[in-house]
Amino acid sequence: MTIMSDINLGPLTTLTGYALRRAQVAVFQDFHAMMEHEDIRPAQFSVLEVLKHNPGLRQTQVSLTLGIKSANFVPLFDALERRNLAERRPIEGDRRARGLFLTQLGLDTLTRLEKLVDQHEARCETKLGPTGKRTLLDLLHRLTEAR
Amino acid sequence: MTIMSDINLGPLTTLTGYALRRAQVAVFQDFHAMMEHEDIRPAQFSVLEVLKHNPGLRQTQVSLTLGIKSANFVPLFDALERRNLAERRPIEGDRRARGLFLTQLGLDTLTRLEKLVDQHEARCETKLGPTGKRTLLDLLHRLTEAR
DNA sequence: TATTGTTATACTCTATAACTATA
DNA sequence: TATAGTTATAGAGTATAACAATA
Repeated sequence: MTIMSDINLGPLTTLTGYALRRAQVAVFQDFHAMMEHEDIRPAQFSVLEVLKHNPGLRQTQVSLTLGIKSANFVPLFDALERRNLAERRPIEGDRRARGLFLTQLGLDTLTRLEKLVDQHEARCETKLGPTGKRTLLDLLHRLTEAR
Repeated sequence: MTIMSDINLGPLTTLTGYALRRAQVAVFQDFHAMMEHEDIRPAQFSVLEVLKHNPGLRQTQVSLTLGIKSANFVPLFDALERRNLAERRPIEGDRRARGLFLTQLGLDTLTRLEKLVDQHEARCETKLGPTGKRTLLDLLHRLTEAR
């Protein structure tokens, strides 16, 4: 039980990157707590969602979209395939590439995951207030977009 | 040269955690590019700032404040000490604990780093607009604070 | 020659358990 | 018994280079 000490953070208090990191860690901890017994990580969830909404994409397209290096995407997707949540299928006309799809189990699982994520997201919205989340997303997009 | 494809991100488009992660990565990349030839990482910078504003803190206090596990703090601080940027000193009255301080070189270095960080932060502010940054910090704090 | 996917590998970050020396 | 710091270690996450198969 530590007394809340008045430690001076100096310029960190107004440093965008520092605030971003702390908030991201906090939000991801909540996500992780929610997904723990489903054993799904944020990156895996994002891949499943992309495949649900864009079945048949190539690995390069998915990994580029999500900012995952193709070399790192391979073991990530291998794990999903091993669990029979998603699969690689041959593509007509290009025997180098593979199309990525959810399996039926993957789709069913994702439906269950989305309910959990909705609860997780609701907790964020509670903290941010009704208009706060919209504002936050807008500001974050400005930081993410190149230029 | 890839054509910008219209890939559907589904619920990720309004997922706070996803937007947070992408923004944090973008901001940290800019920080890293700025600090590359100084060879200082975000966590190291934050430790140096805390020591500058709170000389003599114990390791536990610093690591707890910054959300770094004490076991991971040791090699982090070892590196700073090896480079003669900071040092551990004995504490009167408790021979288990050590007080942490910047060296003169550490203080001089930090002064130089702060100028770089100011430029980095200015780029963030440009993207966020004058009131945007203040709003963003407020919203991020709401996510970070427990409750 | 260029592209898709892959392997191997290394480095950072983070997490846990167990230890020491002191209190 | 509890605390401050430390060690060892394992697991993620991320980065680069090089390769095979195919275009």
